[in-house]
Amino acid sequence: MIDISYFERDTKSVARSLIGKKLVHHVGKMRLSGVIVETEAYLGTRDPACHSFGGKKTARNAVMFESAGTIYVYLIYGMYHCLNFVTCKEGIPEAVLIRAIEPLEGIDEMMRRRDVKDLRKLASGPGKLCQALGITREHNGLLLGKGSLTVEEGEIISPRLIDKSPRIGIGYAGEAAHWPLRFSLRGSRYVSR
DNA sequence: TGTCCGATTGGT
DNA sequence: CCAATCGGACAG
Repeated sequence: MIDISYFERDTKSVARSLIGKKLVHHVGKMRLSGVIVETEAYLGTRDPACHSFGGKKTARNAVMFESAGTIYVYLIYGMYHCLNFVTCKEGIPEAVLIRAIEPLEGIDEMMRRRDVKDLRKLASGPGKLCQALGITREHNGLLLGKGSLTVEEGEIISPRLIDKSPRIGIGYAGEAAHWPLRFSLRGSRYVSR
């Protein structure tokens, strides 16, 4: 597991540098994992797309105010889970959304959970990867590395291979919808849409 | 308590 | 293009 201090940095840097790291969920003796190939930064109180915009604190997003490395999972559209890692420090409600992984370990099990055989459809979206790995709100508020969910070092990725683009699905956020806060591994066939 | 809607997905 | 499906945000 990478050190928790890794997340005590500005959110954009964390989002960018998470590309290439391994996301691992330990289920019994099994490791379900993948290489992170797509992330998005959510910049807290000053970001209209962020759940904590304007300092808003509710039952759902309260976990965003916890310390760096805390896991923030919420349900969207009544069906899908979204996985985030809290960044900065306690009281600063910023986070990184994990949007896609390239399947690595436990692929058969992930295919069973998702009921798909195409590798490219297995975890190429925030809801898909949570279903594939078995991540739910039970993980909400836990600290990375303390429970079943961890992030490990992966291959070194050259910064030149990381693309920047606007975030997905936040058209309501006005000007912020154009901010280049989405990071993805250039050429990866496992990114969303 | 009642109404409205989404950091998505998969099928038409 | 559009429906699925429900917890949570917020108004009353």
